[in-house]
Amino acid sequence: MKPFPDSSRLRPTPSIKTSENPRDAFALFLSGRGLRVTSPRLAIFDAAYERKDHFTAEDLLVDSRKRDPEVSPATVYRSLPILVECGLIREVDIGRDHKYYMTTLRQNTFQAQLVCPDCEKIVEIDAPFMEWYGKTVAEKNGMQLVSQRLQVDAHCKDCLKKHAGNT
Amino acid sequence: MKPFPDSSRLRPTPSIKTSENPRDAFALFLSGRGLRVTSPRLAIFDAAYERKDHFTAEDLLVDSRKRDPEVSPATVYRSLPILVECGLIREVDIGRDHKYYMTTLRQNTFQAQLVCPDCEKIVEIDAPFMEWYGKTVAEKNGMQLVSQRLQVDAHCKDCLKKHAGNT
DNA sequence: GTAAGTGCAAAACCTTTGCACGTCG
DNA sequence: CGACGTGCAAAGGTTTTGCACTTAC
Repeated sequence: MKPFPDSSRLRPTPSIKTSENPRDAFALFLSGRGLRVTSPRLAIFDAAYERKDHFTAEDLLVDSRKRDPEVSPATVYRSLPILVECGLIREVDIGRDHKYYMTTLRQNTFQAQLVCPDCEKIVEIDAPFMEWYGKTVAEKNGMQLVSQRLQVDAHCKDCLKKHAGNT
Repeated sequence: MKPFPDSSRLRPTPSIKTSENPRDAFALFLSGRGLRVTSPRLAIFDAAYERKDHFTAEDLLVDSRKRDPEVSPATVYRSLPILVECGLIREVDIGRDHKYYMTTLRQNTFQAQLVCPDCEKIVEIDAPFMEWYGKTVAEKNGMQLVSQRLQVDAHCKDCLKKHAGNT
């Protein structure tokens, strides 16, 4: 293991964890697993964390290539599960052809997705009650909660304007 | 239009609609649309309504062929949207490779899906509050509600037993 | 040096579509 | 007859995988 930078001596080594710096967290996660910290992986990570909104594997490929033109689709698809597993990105499946992803920065409560079926725009909204809901429902059925998903499909303002006269 | 059976004379002709007999409702829907009531379509309908649980397009194909061996995948895939549109079956997308469907018999409140990620078993559960939820959330964002989806993934009893010793 | 990672291209997978034939009205 | 419906087979589009080469450690 590498020694921490000087600043680390100021406090009693705060066991970096996931919080500090996502990029370091990723590198740590990798090496902790015996996985290698490679250029494509970092390019993909950086591309993902540059994104503030939802992105697809394809989006990620394009952006990764701005940093490392050699990155291939295969590597992107192989990296996504790793990023999801270490909790740095989240998969957002809205039931369309391709899956979406987004970074997990600043998300403490459960999020539902508001999706426009026309333009496929996704808005994340807090749905705190879901924390209770899923657990309760699962237990009531003798099951063990894994994850949940709450999606509301609704035409967005813009698309309502454009198609005003369709109904 | 066919005359009602004798019993219908007991009451003032109850305007068949979707309720009476699903098969007739389907036929009526078709002809009302200028679509034809064909043998494959009825075979597919019957196969669907024979099912008491969730089924895939593939399931439906197999079952349809028991009634009409000539039915092709293409026709199944072309019929499913029709059955969904006339409200006789419902699409249940649990985010897996293939979509599930089920008949809409006796479903008055919104249903959520309890899905076992291991065996892919689906349990439908009432979630009445969702009627309010989606509308509220959509309106709050100036959007027009189309549909909703609430899914809880949880290991079922059986799979918990089988994999007891995986965590 | 060795195991893991990568790019390439082909495969996989469910679903859709083009086309010529069949059939219902 | 004329439009709608059907089966067949090929196409579609995202994600996965096999393989030989490259790289991190």
